[in-house]
Amino acid sequence: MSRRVTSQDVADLAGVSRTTVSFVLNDVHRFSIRPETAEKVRLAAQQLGYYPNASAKALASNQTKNIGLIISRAPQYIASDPFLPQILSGLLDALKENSQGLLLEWVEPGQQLQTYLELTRAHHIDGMILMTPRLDDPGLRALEEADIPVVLMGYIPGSSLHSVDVDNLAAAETAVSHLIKLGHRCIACITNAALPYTSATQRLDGYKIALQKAGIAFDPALVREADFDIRSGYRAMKSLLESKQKFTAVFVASDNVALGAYSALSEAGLSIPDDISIVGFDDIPMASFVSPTLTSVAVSGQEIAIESYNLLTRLMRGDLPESRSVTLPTRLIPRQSSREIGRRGKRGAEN
Amino acid sequence: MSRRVTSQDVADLAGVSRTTVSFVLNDVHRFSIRPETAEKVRLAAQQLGYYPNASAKALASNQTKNIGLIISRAPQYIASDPFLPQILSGLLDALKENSQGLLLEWVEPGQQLQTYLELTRAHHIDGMILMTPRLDDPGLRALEEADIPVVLMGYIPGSSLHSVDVDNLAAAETAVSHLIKLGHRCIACITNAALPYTSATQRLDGYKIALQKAGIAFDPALVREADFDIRSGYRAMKSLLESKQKFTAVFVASDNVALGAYSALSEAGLSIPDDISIVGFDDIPMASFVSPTLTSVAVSGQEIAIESYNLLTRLMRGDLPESRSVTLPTRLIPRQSSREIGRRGKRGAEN
DNA sequence: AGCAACTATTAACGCGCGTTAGTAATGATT
DNA sequence: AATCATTACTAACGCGCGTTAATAGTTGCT
Repeated sequence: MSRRVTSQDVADLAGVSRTTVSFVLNDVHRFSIRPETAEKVRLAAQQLGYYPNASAKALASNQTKNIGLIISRAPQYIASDPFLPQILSGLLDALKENSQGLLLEWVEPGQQLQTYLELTRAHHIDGMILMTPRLDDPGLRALEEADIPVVLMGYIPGSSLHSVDVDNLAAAETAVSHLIKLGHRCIACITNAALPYTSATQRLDGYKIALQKAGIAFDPALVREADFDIRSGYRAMKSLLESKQKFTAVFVASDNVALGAYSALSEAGLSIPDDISIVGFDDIPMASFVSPTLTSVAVSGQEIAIESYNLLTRLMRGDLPESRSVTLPTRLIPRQSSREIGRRGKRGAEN
Repeated sequence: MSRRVTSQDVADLAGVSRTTVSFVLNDVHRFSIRPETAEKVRLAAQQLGYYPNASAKALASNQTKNIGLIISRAPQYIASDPFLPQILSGLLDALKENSQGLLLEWVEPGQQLQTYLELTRAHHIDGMILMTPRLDDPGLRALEEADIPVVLMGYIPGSSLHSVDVDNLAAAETAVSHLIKLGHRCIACITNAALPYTSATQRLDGYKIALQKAGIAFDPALVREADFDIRSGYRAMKSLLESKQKFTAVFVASDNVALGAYSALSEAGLSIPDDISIVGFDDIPMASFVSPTLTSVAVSGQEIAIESYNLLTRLMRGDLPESRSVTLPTRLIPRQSSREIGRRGKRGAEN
């Protein structure tokens, strides 16, 4: 149990003061240090295997070098989320460059305020990214006034917080229009999540607008709510089928949920796209590997993560961006699961 | 920009000393405090919205209240990992009870030593869990000597570090035996990852042993290596098909990879399980929702996470468990993707 | 020589908290 | 009455580091 190596040890070995060590290792150029001295210090540090204590550094500098990713969902809802790894992938990649750490947290509905206060006031993190925020999150107000940089992954109307998101409404509209162009008129919709999640509401709105523009009446009986995971997609589709409503296509606002819908359709002996066309959302990796391959709206989780991080770092540096929100592009990727109405054929033949 | 609230403020308002505040808020019973005094302190703290500064607390107590989850993989390899969310889900759930934080890190091969040293010496975390460790990780030795609790998610032969894992070898053997019992003799294998990952090696070994016990010669030409993601499964299966080797079943040591294999088979016009039987590994949520549903070895990511965390907390408390490693059960779940050889029938008919 | 203007370095303070050693006040025991 | 134990609290130090204000050392200029 060897004693911990402190900057004093480095100073002693190098024959300088602790201050000099700090200046050298932190590249403080304001006070000039002779190159040979700096070299001596660096050598001593390396020789001793010196790593500055994170807590002490954080305390003295008032910077933890950690950012927080807060997920507004209970753990059981993230267990089967194929989108989260993409976010993490992008974030971890970006963080490494600045040698920052990522603190992962989740908040349960009802505890948001408490959690945010704890996180910001206790200063565990220098900035935070809020994933899938909820419209009814009472803690957001507190964050607006907290003196810590915050970026929302997802848009909250009326909030003064900065945000990064795709244009969910337009993307959903494009997806549904795609189905309409293929001749479909009876189009059901399964949301990606409960409606307090803005992305769910926006995508549903996009669906409605597309219908409206095509002069199709919106029918609430054709809408089901899912909640992130596959099982909920399975249930939603089953419920649609059992309702005896007629429809020839379904817009499912999440690929993961869509794959649950696949399962329900297959179980019912219905063929995609011969009987039912499906359009998903997110373009998760699996979308191009299931059978039939899933038409989807491509959203890059990595890109959202990187963009969020960039925005956050700018906020942390103090230079306010001109715009409050960054909107990322989406792209509809037609695949086998959506097809002209009435047309039948060997699946995948057109690839 | 209101000044930060410190414990001194609380002390002043309550009319006691800072020490007393500390005793009350940290439930230090060694020095008894009169109940009324304690109540005064708690009230003052609440009134001021006092949250103890995490860095200062960490520095003084030598405990960060954070544990680290280290992933031995580059970000692009985690982007499509459906198993990671399960681990995170379990871990986050367990952590909340002890109000600890989760610091997520990844290490790139070649940087392990450096990263581990930084993480432990700089004392960012109180303990660490190492996910998917590699056999050839040169940093593990250093961790054995570091005075920080470490738990490996996955077994490394010869390491003195504690570990939590499923019995990969036995599980793989069971999976392959299942195929053999169904009459298959020519069974290919696609690994879940590169062989330096022990889970990959062990599962491959299980495959070999099952063959051996059945008196089937091992043929290296029937083995392909994948690396976590779907695409690699697609490639591996494609390579198998193009090799013109004959086989009637494939053991794929990862569900995610197996779904890539599904795609390649479907593209080649082959039917599962009529032409080829498939057994996967992990039983990710999607396994029971794809078509045909995927026979798999059930491994609970949540359980692994929770067990790892329990082990870690015990190590952090200082009471060494009797055994160095915890082995979790697995269970083969037969589904539609594996079927008696030669038998043909309508897919899913037996459900 | 004398003064200013740098350059290189350090002493010393503060960040906010945990904790030990010690004090004052009260009650119990001889 | 004197001693001791117990209760209820506090003064003061240390955790390891960043940083400011001050100090010695050097060079340039008149």
